[in-house]
Amino acid sequence: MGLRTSKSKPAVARKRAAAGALTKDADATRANILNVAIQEFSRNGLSGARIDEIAAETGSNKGMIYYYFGSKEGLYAAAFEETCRRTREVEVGFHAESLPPLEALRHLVKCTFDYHAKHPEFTRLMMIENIHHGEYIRRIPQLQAANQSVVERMGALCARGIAENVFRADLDPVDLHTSIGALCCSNASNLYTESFVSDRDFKSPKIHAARREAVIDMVVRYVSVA
Amino acid sequence: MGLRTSKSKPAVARKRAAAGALTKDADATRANILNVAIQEFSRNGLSGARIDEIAAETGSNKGMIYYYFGSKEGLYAAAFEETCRRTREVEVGFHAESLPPLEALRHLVKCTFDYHAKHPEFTRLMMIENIHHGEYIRRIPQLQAANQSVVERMGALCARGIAENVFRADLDPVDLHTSIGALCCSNASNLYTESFVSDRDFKSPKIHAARREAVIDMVVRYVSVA
Amino acid sequence: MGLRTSKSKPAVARKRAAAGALTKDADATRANILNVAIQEFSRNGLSGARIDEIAAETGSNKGMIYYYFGSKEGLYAAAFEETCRRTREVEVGFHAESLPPLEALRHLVKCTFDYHAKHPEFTRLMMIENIHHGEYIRRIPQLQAANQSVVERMGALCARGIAENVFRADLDPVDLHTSIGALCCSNASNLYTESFVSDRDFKSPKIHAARREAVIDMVVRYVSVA
Amino acid sequence: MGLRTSKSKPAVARKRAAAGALTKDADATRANILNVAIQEFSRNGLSGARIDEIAAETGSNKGMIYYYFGSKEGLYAAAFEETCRRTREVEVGFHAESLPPLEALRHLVKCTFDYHAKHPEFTRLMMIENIHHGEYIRRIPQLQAANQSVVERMGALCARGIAENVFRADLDPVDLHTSIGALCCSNASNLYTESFVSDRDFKSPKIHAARREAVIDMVVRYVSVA
DNA sequence: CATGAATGAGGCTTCATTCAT
DNA sequence: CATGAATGAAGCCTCATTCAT
Repeated sequence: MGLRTSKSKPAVARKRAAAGALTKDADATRANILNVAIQEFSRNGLSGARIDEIAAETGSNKGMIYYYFGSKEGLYAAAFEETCRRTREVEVGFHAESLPPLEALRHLVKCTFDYHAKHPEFTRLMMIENIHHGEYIRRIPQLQAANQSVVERMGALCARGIAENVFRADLDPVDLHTSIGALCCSNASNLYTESFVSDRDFKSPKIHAARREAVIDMVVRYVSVA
Repeated sequence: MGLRTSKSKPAVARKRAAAGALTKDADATRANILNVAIQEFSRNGLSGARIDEIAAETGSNKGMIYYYFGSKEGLYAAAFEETCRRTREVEVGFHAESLPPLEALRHLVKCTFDYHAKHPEFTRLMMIENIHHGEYIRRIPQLQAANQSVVERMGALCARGIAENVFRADLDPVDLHTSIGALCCSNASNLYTESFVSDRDFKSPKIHAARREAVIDMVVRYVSVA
Repeated sequence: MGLRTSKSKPAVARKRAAAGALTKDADATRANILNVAIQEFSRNGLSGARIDEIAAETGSNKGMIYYYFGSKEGLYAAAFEETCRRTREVEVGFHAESLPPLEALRHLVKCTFDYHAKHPEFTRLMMIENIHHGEYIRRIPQLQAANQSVVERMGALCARGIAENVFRADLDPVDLHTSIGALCCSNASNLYTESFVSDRDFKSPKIHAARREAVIDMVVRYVSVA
Repeated sequence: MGLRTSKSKPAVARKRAAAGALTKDADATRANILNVAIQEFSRNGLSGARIDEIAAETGSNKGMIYYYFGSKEGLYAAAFEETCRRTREVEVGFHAESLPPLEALRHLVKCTFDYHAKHPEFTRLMMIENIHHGEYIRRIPQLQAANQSVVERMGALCARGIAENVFRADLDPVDLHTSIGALCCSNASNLYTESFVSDRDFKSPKIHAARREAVIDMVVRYVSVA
């Protein structure tokens, strides 16, 4: 599945790779930049992030960023793509087939909820991407295919649940997927305003767990047969 | 940094307003800037928005922005506050008491869902505010009080539903409020990425309505007695 | 001697004066602006001073400044002129003729020294004027004449001292005047750097008095017959 | 606000300098900016100087100024410090020990007097610094130490003069130093107003020399035994 | 590949000045 | 005369990007 940015490896890197030389360093540099960029962009957004800041935290210099990613926009796109890729890896690693449908669903919601809490950079980059009208997500190669497989797995789960008479028959997998996403993501994306509005600190483990239970509960009641 | 509330209009303007005079010009200018700013900031974020752009669309000049709002940040804070205020006005105008509990809840969810769709600037500014760690929402005077009254009305609605044996007894109003917010907001905030991921155009009236029904359904199932 | 700025009274003021109406207020406004301006310009220089600041401290508004003084530069010129005029009044009020020459000289130096200490706005405006290459002092009407009379009085004092055999015969009044000015002014103009460099707080009464004595001593030794 | 000493050159430049390498380009650029800044600030003051002007005269661009000096204020501080440093170098180069006390003193006064005439940028920056209440001189590292050594040398000279019975016994070296400074500096700092007031062109070589003689004479008479 | 230096367009803000009432 | 509002030129500073070595 090895996703790469739209920009293929720089010429020199290719040469070295061909020569069997220290490609390791170059890749490490690139990966390092990417990690720093993910943090910076998720913290400050596309326009708010600073190339200087990223370069400084990288330990190297701005030249490297332009060498590997071409432009600030290119770096943002790569950072966003990488974040999506990592999420997908987790999704792929999630095997619902071995559990009974309701258990599987509970587990799925729980993991999704926690993923957002543990990976604010993902949630935030997704928000930022929406601020930018989803301009960059569309350019990620193979993402649509990956998403389809996620939906398909949700469909399979629903089918299993319906067959076992645990889920109600008129469930729409896409809709369910969307609702789970909304409930799980929101707690992370609206963290600050919601904490203020409802006067609850959603970062505290206790309240986090309670909220997670409420979300699981909501989803379970939604799918269950009356 | 100094956040200025909408009250920080120039001294004389305040005097005039207090005297009940017309103050058409000054107030109109200020309001115009604010409206343009809401659009610009919601479109591009705090760092992405351009003072020049706002001034140009205002028809007046940059000086006026600083005259009335002190800084870009002050303008953003005022724009965000104004957007929150408008939302609150709608909330206040919503009277659930005259309807049976379940009807009232359905209506509430429907309106909330539609409000986000009709007011993307609100949803987006809320996202942007979260990107900024809720730095500005905390400074809005009386917002916390307003929020409390919203939660209280939700509590009253729940109590009524429980008393009438329509809602299950262990409902948490805050939690319910949060869930409704998550489900309704998400459709607007994650509009672009969700449309891409699920391959559904949530802007189309049909899909919008369907999604709204699903959300209402989810909430109703959540509160209903088994 | 009534010095006025190069700009004569505004048209309306003249009308009122002719009508015998409340010229008092207008003059008071003008005088007030001037006083505030003297402070502001002496504190911050011509480019450093702010019309807004002056207007605010005046209690009125910027319009008045432009009405009475035409421009920032005009206000600076008027403020500087007024400061010079006040100094001259003190000089005129100083009658050396009644004292023996050495006493008179001591007194003159002492007063000059103290004047600078008590009127930092004068000393500072003089520095600022020098920063501006003396562009405005040249435009003050009748100032040259006034200065000549000062020099003449110094000449008379010298003549008297020489005639009485107390001052040495080859004294140059202009030179003496310049030296006194240098020694007295410097303590005020170089106040901050000198205090730092010599590690003495020239603002403290004790050190002020000691320095004054040293200056008087220097002048006296300079003029005295060997 | 952060005042940057001349040492705050970019990290790598420092490294190179430490390694004894050439660093021609960077150092030259920085030095060039500093020289231009000294001229501009001494001509127009801190608020009167224009970054654009400095950049233009530099031949490079505004970015470099901020790259090397961080801010307009930082550049001013560096320019002022550099001017002080140059003066100190001259002072250090002045060896009075080889001359008889009175000769040494005459020489010292003469040089000081001429230094101000030849380096109006120093005199003017010192005035400007006083306008700013000596805010920046205090931050110059090691300046106080340097000043102490100057005062000490003056003390040594006085001691020598007293020992040789040429100077009167009750001389205060600090006071003498201050007086010399006042008399020498004033001719440069009050150049324009004094020239106007006394109607003498102190820039003309003849009058300059005459004034210098008068100053030397005054100092000599001040220190000499009766 | 790496790095410090350089560039220049454009961003935010200030401020002297003018206008309308 | 007075005042708040408006104007626009210009000031300081940032920042993505490129260059030379």
